[in-house]
Amino acid sequence: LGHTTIKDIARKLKISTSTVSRALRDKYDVNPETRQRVLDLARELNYLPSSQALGLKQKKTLTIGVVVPEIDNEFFSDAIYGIENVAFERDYHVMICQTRDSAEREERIVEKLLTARVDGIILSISSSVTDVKHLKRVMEYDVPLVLFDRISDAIDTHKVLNDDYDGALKAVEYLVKRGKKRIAHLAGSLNLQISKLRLNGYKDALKKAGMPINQNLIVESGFKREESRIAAKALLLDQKPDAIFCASDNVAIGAILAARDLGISVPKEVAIMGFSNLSISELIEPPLSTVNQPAKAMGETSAKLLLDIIGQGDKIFDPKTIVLKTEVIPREST
Amino acid sequence: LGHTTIKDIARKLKISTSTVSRALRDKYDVNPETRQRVLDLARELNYLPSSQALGLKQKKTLTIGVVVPEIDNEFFSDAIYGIENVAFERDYHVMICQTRDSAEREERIVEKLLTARVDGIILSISSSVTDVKHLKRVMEYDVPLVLFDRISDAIDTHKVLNDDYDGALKAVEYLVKRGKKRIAHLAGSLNLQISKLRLNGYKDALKKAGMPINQNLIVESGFKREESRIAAKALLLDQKPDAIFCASDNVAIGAILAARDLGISVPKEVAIMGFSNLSISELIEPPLSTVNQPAKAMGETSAKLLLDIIGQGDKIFDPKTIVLKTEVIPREST
DNA sequence: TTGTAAGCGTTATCAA
DNA sequence: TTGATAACGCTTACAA
Repeated sequence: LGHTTIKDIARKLKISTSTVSRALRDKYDVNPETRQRVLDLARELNYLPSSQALGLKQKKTLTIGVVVPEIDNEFFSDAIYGIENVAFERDYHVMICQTRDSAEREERIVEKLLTARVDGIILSISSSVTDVKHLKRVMEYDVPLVLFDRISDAIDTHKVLNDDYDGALKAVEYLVKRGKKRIAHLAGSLNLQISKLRLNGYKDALKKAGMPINQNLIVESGFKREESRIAAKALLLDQKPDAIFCASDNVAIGAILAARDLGISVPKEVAIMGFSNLSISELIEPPLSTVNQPAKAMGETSAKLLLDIIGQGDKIFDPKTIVLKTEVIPREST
Repeated sequence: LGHTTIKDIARKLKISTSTVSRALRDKYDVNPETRQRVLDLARELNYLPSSQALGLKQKKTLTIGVVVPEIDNEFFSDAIYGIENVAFERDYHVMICQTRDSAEREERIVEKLLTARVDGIILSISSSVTDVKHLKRVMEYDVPLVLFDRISDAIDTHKVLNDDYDGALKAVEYLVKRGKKRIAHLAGSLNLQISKLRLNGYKDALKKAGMPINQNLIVESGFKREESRIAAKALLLDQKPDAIFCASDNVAIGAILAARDLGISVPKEVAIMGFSNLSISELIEPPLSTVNQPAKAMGETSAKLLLDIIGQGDKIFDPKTIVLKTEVIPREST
């Protein structure tokens, strides 16, 4: 019953716990016979070491925390996929946590991870977060922190990003080239860095094309599907755009649903383009053009960066920002 | 630098660690002044207790492990949502783990959770698992285990289920009523209990309707989208079914994609119905009928059951099986 | 009200 | 090659 300990093994074998420990770790000089007896009994008793005791002793947990707004989201689950691949290789365990875009939960989760003494944290900031004191706290503890995608310039740590500005620029240029005249923008949450950059890309693309920037065509929609659906519905009714550039996959889905609600055909009457990973766009007829984000690569890059920092121990690193390329994927058949 | 401990506080305040501990836990008699000084310093030093030390001492981690085949899946992420709600309320932390349907990963993860000394585990078995010895191990350790949805009859523990048989029966009856004559079944992985039950429901519905059971119309497709797409393509070409009942959401999506690949219109030429949570079906035009699973409720039920068992301590429970109702949601406009 | 000391499971240092 | 022992951070009898 309960968990077998090294002590149980020592007692039954009438040897000391240190010998058992040594035999189990297969690293020190131990009489081969003794080792075998220990190994056999350990197997028989279903021995599993306690990572708590180990962590306590060695000040390492071989665990990293990953904090994302939501796991049921193509972009983040791809990123997690990438993170897990790298971690798995290096024998690190990944604790996946979702904040559901709540600042309160994000704080609670970060605290929990700190309490669990994870060796490092990879995090994408919730859109409702306005104060990053919980992240500064992580840094005060000297727990390596890598932010990805949804970052903040209020904190000076390692970051892994898309070229958001450039992606948005190219997306809107693409729409312009297809002859769109009233290109709207559903901007997500503008307290996020990525949203601001994407908005800037949108604006600059219009400027370059000599088109006016119409504030009525720019709407801060939030990142949730239903929020965006409502925002998009109002936008479509009031402004009759012939294209909408959306700040994320879910925003784009919200916009598609809104168009359907109103009987407006996509992309014939209104083109919808998202900053996105929409493999889901495959399910939509006809498929949409998107700006694809290298989600998996972002995850891998973040994890490698974090684990390298952890591996280096106390050596101090200058915060590093890595920018990954996005790519416009045209999908219209016409 | 690093983490502040109770010792640091004690040293600076020139008091004993026990007093600090007592002050922090706000439970024993401590001089209010002393307590205040401790609290203040703790805040100043950013003190956070070590859950490792705590867990070691009290043999409790206030953490449960949740193991699912994939997190990027409407059904499982809804279930996780339900689990988190219940856990959050009771101040439990949830470690989310995905196996990606790999038996090897499932074993590794379970071992990791045991090693982390989680207080209990909620798990949905990967479709590639054939041997449940890792689950028996969990039970040997007296770590409470609740299986949900993808269960196995090879292990006698607590279980939370859909009425899979009944749901399948009703789904196929619905298709029969709509005049379908060649109803096929994409069965997922038949080494899973749920798949067998759904297959039985399918067969019995046909029998009741006096329709023949044609083995060529039953295909073990696996649970992945792309696997199912390939299986469905072959099925559609060879057998020309006028309806397909699918064992899950992703199987249904695979079937839809296959139909599109072949230029077969859904649901006009072939109706596709999934055992599912497809809120995604909202995105598909026209929307599909489904058998809806109460995913969130399954999560909540599993978590409540598990936490109740944990709460009861050593008291021994008879393994309990809870069955939740599914529901056919007709969505065809015609 | 506070301090001392033992113990949770493990490893590392030092002696034997 | 093995065994005592201390230590990791924390709680809790027990003693003061």
